[in-house]
Amino acid sequence: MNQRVYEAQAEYLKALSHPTRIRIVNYLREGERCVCEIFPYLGEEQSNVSRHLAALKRAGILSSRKEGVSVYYRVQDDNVFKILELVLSFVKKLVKEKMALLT
Amino acid sequence: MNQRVYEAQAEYLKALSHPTRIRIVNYLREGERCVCEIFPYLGEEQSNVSRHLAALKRAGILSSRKEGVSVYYRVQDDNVFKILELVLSFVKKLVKEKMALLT
DNA sequence: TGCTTTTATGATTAGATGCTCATAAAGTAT
DNA sequence: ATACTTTATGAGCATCTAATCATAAAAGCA
Repeated sequence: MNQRVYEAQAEYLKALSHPTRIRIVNYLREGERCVCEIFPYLGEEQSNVSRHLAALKRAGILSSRKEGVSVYYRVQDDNVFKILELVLSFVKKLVKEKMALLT
Repeated sequence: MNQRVYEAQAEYLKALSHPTRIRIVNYLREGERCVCEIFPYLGEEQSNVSRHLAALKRAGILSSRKEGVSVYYRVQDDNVFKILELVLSFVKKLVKEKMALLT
């Protein structure tokens, strides 16, 4: 496979690899939300959240639409949920294995 | 969901989010390989590859066994292949969409 | 028009990451 | 014991990332 493909995969994964950005994607599971809803939910600074949203959009994970002064973000492709679920199951498995080592 | 879970997911994704590390995982698809096979295949410096392997092992994605002076690495959990396939299909879709915009 | 709300972005800073070179550590062979 | 092979790691460095504060830009409201 091509080096460009690996780079594109890495970029996508990088965009997802931050707790706040994962929380954003999960929050948008039920539908679009404007920034003014997202950042209080996360309990993070508005400017910080805006940058995280921009990163997810740049990667193609989110898209946005403007309505008046508000900007609504939504998940662009449902693949991301499958990916996060697989990662979640892996992480849970790791925890179980660590627990097992303690017994 | 718990903040710790998001952090664990992020760590896992971070470990995967580098072209060289993705190439390593793909290379190990067919079975274990020692470092002395992996780094020439990648065309990267031995010390560099060793660090990437350590990162993947730390995340629980790879495991290793020592045989004489050699260290053999292998993929610890097949979930990683599913994840990379989903990411690949997403990336391919993005490219198609970009192509479509040019016509 | 002037004020307020909503979002994005410039500047700064602290810390993390990735690469390279050199070398250490461990095992094997002569 | 010495030399060689294989892997890991310390040091140094350049670059990237994330967070914060301040502020700009755009839209709506009084």
